[in-house]
Amino acid sequence: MSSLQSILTPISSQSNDLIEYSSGSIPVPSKELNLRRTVLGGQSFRWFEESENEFIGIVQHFLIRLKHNNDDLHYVFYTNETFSKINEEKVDCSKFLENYFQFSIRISDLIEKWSKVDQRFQNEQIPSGIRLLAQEPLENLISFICSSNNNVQRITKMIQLLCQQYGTLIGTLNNIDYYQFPTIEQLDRNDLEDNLRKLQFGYRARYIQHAVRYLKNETNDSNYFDRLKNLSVKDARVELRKILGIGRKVADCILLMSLGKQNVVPVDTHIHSIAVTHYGHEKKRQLTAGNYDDISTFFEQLWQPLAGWAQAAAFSNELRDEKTSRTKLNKKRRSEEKIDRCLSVQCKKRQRSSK
DNA sequence: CCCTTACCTAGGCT
DNA sequence: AAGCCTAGGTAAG
Repeated sequence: MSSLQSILTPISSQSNDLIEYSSGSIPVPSKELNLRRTVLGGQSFRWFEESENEFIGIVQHFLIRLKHNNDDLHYVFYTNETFSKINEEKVDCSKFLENYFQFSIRISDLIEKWSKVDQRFQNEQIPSGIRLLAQEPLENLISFICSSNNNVQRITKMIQLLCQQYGTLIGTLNNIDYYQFPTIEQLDRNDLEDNLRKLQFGYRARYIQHAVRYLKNETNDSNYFDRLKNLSVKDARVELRKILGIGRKVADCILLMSLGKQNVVPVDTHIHSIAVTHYGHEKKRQLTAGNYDDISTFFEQLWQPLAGWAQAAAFSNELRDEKTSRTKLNKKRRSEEKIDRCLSVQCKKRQRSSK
């Protein structure tokens, strides 16, 4: 029995063909990783806190459980038999996490640099350990189309529904089904928009349908996202903004979080207000294009060359914690019932059409 | 360029 | 209790 088995809570049930793929631990000093804020802070919407300080998330075809204590990041990877048969070569899960969390970048070095030019990084006014995750571009793009006029909780729910509806099942753990993020092909359906509207995506349903169509056509020639990675930030941003529903801010999030442009500073309402209250920017009623550019450029130059990492830390500090009230839980339940009805209708439809 | 307005939805507040 | 506001914005005029 490995040591992490005793550290992570035992699994009550496994079913389907879910298998434990790999487990181990990586030495990570606590200053280098604030796991909760990194995975739940609104970068990715695929992580959940399953118990105190224990997190479970889906990355590509892996279900990953993580716990960080005593300067060690303990992990267990799960996947299904189908995947492990298809890919004979064993994935090095430590390397996988090192890549996902970008551990080659040392936050303490960054904070030392930022502190010299920015007082707010001294005295821990901005917390240490917020890392930028290296995410999958498609998932990142769709997720941030969903983020407009929205909150982390609802975005998480929407992405979960999207994966349930269109993604491939990885397996079941503790009676919960986990799905991969769908591929373009899985999303490319005529009724995508209608269906997403039923799932309460609102006006974002149209944007997603459009984005899928666009990417389907774009990726025919070569790999669209790889092409963007090799463009300059400016050019890649222009490309991304051709997609309906992707404006400057969402484009910048994608550039930063999944296309490796780590000096980009997305300016949202929080960063905007930080710029006004702490860095002497003029207060404007709303974020205009010119204003956005001023603020973004200001921070890029102040925090370079990894300004996006500083932004992630500063942003995380502004997000307020969730409170759970009774009314909130009731509303949540009603909403879930509504979605359940919708799902069961679709389930019946599928059964009929498969006969 | 800047400014408005509409857009879906859920949760919190009054 | 119904109505307003906001939540990591964007498009269209």
